[in-house]
Amino acid sequence: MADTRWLDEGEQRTWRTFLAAVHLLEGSLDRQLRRDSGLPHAYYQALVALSEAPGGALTMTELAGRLRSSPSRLSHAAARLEEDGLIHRFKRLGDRRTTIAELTPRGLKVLREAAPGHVHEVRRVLFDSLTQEQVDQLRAISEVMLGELDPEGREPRYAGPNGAGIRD
Amino acid sequence: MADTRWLDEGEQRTWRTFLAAVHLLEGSLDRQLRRDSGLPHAYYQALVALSEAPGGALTMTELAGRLRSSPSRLSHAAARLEEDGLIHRFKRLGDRRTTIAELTPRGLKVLREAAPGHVHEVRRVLFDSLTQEQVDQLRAISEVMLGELDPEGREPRYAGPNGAGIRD
DNA sequence: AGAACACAATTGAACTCTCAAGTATTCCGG
DNA sequence: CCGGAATACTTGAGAGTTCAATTGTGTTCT
Repeated sequence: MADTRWLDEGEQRTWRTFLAAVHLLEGSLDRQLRRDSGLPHAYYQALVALSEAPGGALTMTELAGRLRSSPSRLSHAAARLEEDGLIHRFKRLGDRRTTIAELTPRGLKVLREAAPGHVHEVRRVLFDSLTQEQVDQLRAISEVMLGELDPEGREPRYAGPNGAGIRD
Repeated sequence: MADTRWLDEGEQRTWRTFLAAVHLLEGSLDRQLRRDSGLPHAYYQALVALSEAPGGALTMTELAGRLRSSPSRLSHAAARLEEDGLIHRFKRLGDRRTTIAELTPRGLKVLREAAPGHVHEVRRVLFDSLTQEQVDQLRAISEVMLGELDPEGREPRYAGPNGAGIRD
């Protein structure tokens, strides 16, 4: 790190614009979800992940992997979601260290009601303004980033064409 | 919002990959900065913005605008930065409601020491793996998002080629 | 001048996230 | 089958962010 290669003009513009855009985008999504459903975006994502799992249930560790969340963060989140009755945690017989988180009917209902507004917002702030080409570019770029940041490729799977879950 | 246009397969993949990448990217930057400089990324950005302003000073409102931060957030941040002696707040004579935040020598020193490691990290997680073409695409995409999210176009200026500030 | 309004910034409470530790359970080599 | 290592998860403290409310100051209109 002796000699630093600073960002050139173009990189700098890209970086700052990107940072600003992402910052506003996250704020926008979070505000919409909180306002309309009382859920932070991160918690919404947890419900989505559960809804897509067979039986609406996942191990805490599996769920953390899908969300790329630390165990601790997920634990706190699950505590809150459970308190609100949106999920339910229990242990499987024969395995006393693993905890299963399961979407409750109420959680599914809340998710179903939240989804349309959320998707609408995602379209508004992102897809509505991008060309099809740009969407593809963004995917390619995101995949590169992800490859760098998550080399293990933790849970790169998505619901199939007829995935049972709630979309987002 | 009667009928929801869900994300199609391609959009969904893009969206989720993007979310994951951004989430990890932010975590990575924040961790690096905190570890090496004791500064969260958001606070680092505040110091950068000040360093680029003439005299290393800006109104709280101007600074908030550049960072696209709420007044409240900035106020809390400034309180912490001031306590650490990295900035100094004062009022101009003749205007008793505006507060000026000014980078202290110590703040500038901390920023100078933090910058190389941060830029290195930004390269590592982003620019090193992207082609020049992708960098340009990402800029264009980010500009579109920003246009949607910040129509006013709050402070779209960047330091010129020889900007006096610290790069990031 | 005075009232209403807009603007600049701060405050405090609630909430979420992170990090470091801690508890409990299961796995595995010798 | 025993003891150390790895795994699964939780907990608590500390920090940052958000929202709503508040304070104080400038502006404007009549």
